Amino acid sequence: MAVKKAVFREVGTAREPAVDSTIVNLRSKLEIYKSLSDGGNIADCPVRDVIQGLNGKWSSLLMAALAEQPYRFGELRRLVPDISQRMLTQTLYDLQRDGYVHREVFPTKPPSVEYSLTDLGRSMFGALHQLILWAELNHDAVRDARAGFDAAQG
Amino acid sequence: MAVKKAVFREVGTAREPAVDSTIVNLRSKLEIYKSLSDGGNIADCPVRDVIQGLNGKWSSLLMAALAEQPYRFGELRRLVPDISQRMLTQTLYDLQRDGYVHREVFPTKPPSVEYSLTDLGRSMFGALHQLILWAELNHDAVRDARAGFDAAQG
DNA sequence: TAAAGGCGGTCTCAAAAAGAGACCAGCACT
DNA sequence: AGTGCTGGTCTCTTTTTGAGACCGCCTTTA
Repeated sequence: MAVKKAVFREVGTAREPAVDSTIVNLRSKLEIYKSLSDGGNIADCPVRDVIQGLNGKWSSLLMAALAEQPYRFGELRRLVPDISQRMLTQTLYDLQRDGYVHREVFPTKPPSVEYSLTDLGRSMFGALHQLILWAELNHDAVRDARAGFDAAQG
Repeated sequence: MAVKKAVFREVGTAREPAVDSTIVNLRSKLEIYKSLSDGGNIADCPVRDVIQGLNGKWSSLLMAALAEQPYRFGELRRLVPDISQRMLTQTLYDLQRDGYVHREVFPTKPPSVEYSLTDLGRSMFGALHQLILWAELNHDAVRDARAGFDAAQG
């Protein structure tokens, strides 16, 4: 019996003309938005359906942590000290439901629970990581923009 | 007088060993998280401070639209038909404050307002776009994961 | 032997954020 | 004189988030 392999694809692994396909993708996306106003199903927009799930306050942070190594519930809690237990539970549940995170219970006493990234999660984090790197490199630029804006308009 | 040039940097334009720097970045990031529990300033974490601003329900969608071309307020409203006027105003305000979006009022009658990406916004969208592309390519995989999860656990 | 603490959560209640929809001034067109 | 378009603001309700108490079970400490 053949092993069921992952079917998701990586971004940017194939060598294609990036700029051209970018423009095409954007145009088709916006046509989808427009068609939605005529009664289409809004959940067919990947930006909403997929990225929405990563929009939570804690999702990116937990993905970044789990991308480094698997962690247990309490370890994550200590790693991100200002998350409430409630939101940690819920965020991990959502990430698990979307297929990014694997949850495994070990029959120790008391039982311990380990969270780790799935292949899909690692694939997604490859893209998310670009954004995280950008945030680190341009943190100051964003802060300057905010300061300038606040100074100008109060 | 020299023209003041943008100082932000692009991700991935320089040729560096991607995997190694990735691991280093992740480790240092997690050490920052840990040090925050000892009284550090939590806003120094770029993942929180920068990506938080993009976490809104509508930010990614509006960035994608404005990456294609500048749009006016009413045009954006029609493009994203289920956004409320209130959230459109507020999200554009936030994006403008963070330096991604430029707002320009034209003295027509009635006055019209055009929103466009700044250089910083285009730079950031370069990274965000990776995530959007991933979402498009892997939309089905995520949907399958959700369906399987819901079927298993109700 | 009793008390305290780690484990991974759930439950309740208050605060913050988002959504729905009315309303606004100014001008053009009919 | 009425309607519509411009880009919003204001209020009210619903949803989401946050703070923190509580839970049973087990181990360690005093």
